[in-house]
Amino acid sequence: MNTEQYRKTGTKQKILKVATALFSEYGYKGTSVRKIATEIGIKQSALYNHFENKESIFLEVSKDIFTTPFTFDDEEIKQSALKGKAFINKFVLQYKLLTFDKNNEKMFRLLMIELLQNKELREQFMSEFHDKNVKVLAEGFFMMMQNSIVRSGDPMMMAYEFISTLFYIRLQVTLLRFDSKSTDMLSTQFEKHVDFFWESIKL
Amino acid sequence: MNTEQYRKTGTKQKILKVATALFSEYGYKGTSVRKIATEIGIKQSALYNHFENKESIFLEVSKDIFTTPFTFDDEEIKQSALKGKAFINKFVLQYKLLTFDKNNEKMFRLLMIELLQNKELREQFMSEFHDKNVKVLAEGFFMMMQNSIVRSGDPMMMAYEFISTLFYIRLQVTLLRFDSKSTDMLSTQFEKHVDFFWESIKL
DNA sequence: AGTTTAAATTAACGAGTGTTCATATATAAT
DNA sequence: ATTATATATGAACACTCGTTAATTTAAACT
Repeated sequence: MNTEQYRKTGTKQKILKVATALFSEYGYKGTSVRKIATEIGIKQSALYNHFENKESIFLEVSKDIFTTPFTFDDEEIKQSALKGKAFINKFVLQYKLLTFDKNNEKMFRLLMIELLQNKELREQFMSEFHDKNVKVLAEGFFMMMQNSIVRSGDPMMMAYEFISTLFYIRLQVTLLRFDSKSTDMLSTQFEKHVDFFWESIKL
Repeated sequence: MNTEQYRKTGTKQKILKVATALFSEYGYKGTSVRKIATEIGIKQSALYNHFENKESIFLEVSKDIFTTPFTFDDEEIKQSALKGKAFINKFVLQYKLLTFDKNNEKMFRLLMIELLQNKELREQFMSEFHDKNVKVLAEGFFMMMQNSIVRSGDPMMMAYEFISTLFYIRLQVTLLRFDSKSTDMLSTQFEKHVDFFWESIKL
């Protein structure tokens, strides 16, 4: 173990990659350890050299669900919020990129598949997926209200309204792409949403 | 077979009832025919006197997912839409009742659990859950636009914006109730949504 | 009464599941 | 070259799954 304690086979990474794809397609129960193993060309017993059991594989995979690189620090919010529509435009752009990003798409599918089967996921969904984003947006809206850029009201409520539609679009996109259907009708939905919403709140 | 071809045991109904509860809690794969059988006090083989196989039980159960009694005929829409906010208030009231109705709650959970595992459900979700409701709402908004009650725009788009938040609230409520958590914070969210939205579109 | 028919039980099947363990192979360190 | 270590294999385990078959029980009809 001079440099790394792992031989260069990288089997563990392969397992995680394949498991991610399978879990996000067939769910936890729909994915067998045999399937994971054969997919990467080894026997199922070899998996247990890298992971304690099936669940620990899932846990490691599902860790990445909420590692969304949403880059918004407080200072940036204050700066950006004063620009009004550009602020929410920026937010939605990031959201859209995540929606159509291959890895994030898998993670979102996995989240949706296991949401009602996994209590921890539900709680993370509420905190990481909802509260966190609402907070960021609400801060922006609060700034706008103070500067009379948008109509006054409850910033949290405004953020809730805004984000709920984003989620809904993302869900629809995910469902369509799951069946390899076209998302043309929804590709501009994000922008339409920004326009509609801005028209609803601007002063 | 003088009156009915079934003896009065009513086992078939019991199966459907128990299966509904289990499917909506643990999903299709998480529910075994043995569990369904023992839950109603019979052996698993007895199930096959009433249903061909497990899937046919699920199909019969899932039939009820989209039998939502959303009572809105065309004439009623035209009448009601002229009243503006009262129209969307009425719509949301029905939506809220469904959200907190015990049977509909189970059906919604079942829908969410199997959404990514069942292609037919996805298509029904799009048509019955989305398109149908968007259409009803869009008709109402169109009437309002023609009578200068709300600002003009794409009625379908407006309906999409409106319904996406309803869905999001419903999802959150369902998740909270799944863990027997309080939904106090969300109980007035439906009404808040109506207020916010009406403020956004009224003229 | 006896006959028919529906619905239940008992038992077993083949297949798939996650996991374990003894063994073999191959790479790295001494 | 020898030892040590990491990783792979083959085989088996106990278990659960959906489904089928033969048989028994019980109710309904004639």
